[in-house]
Amino acid sequence: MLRLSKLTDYAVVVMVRLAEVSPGATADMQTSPGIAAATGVPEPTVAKVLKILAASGLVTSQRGARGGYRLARPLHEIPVAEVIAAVDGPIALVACVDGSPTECESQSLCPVRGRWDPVNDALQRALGAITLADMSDAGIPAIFRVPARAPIALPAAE
Amino acid sequence: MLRLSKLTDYAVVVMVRLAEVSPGATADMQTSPGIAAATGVPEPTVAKVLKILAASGLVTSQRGARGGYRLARPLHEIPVAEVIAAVDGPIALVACVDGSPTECESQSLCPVRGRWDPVNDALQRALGAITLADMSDAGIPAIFRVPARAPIALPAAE
DNA sequence: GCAATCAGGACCCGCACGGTCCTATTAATG
DNA sequence: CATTAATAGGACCGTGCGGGTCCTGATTGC
Repeated sequence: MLRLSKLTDYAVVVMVRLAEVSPGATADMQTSPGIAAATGVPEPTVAKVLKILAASGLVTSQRGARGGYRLARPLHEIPVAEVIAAVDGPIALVACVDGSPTECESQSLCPVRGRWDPVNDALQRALGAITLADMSDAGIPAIFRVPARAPIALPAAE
Repeated sequence: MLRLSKLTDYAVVVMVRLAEVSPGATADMQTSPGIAAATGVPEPTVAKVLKILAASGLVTSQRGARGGYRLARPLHEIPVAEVIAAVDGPIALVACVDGSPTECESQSLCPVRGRWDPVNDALQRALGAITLADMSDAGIPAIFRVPARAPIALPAAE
């Protein structure tokens, strides 16, 4: 697989959206329903992602009325590795890595003990070198830029 | 979580084991039960992994009595990316990548379309640069080198 | 012919992800 | 002060998929 979870995907979508603050907005805060409407992601899922990101410090939150979320740092200072680590947990390719909750039950037999470390390190560096800004201006043809509304948001279409 | 499956882990173990006995020999075949006994991995699982690797061309097989498996190429010519791709499928971080079986149901709303491509490419390059030989001599302290059996119980337990 | 071994499935189980919802807490507003 | 709007932090359950086992054939050496 090596396929990360959809939550991480949504997290990137939400954070990029968070950076695309509406020009005329009074405050740069955005609410969960607003982001959900803008991105097309279901509102409960957006709320869940935002809560996770807020717990990890990637976004700051403001409770109460007129509250919302805001990016803690600009996009170009947020490597995608941090988002992945926040949502999907630490980047660990195998269960036998240091700090993993599920240790090898038979360590004496495990011939891969520590073997994946260089691979994990290489992945960490590769993912740490790419920021959300790199993903943001990755040549999105603006056809997919949803105009901050969700008119065709499949309202229980099927 | 970005944690690849155990099957891939086992595949690396099995292939490294396959190289430890027949570094360049052409006739030194190893059977599934033999590798299972040497690595401590359950025999059916070893057989499954070997079959997958054989189907991908990473190992060659010999059917019939006195048959077995053999590495198709030396370790230093096998990037770990190939093993991952053989066992876990193509390296694709999100469902929205090109060639993925599950396409975005709402492409017009998906703001990440193509965004993960540079990330996937970076990962592909990082994993393609590391071979099984790099993982093999990654400084394994030889304590974990199982002597083709599994009698000991690692006295120096933590 | 017999035995050993791989090939290619089918099959079941458990777990983690996904998605939703509920309640408490906080803060602005009238 | 009451109300409302919004986040915080859970619990909850369904589902899909990986993990693991096993069975039946096909092939080859003895």
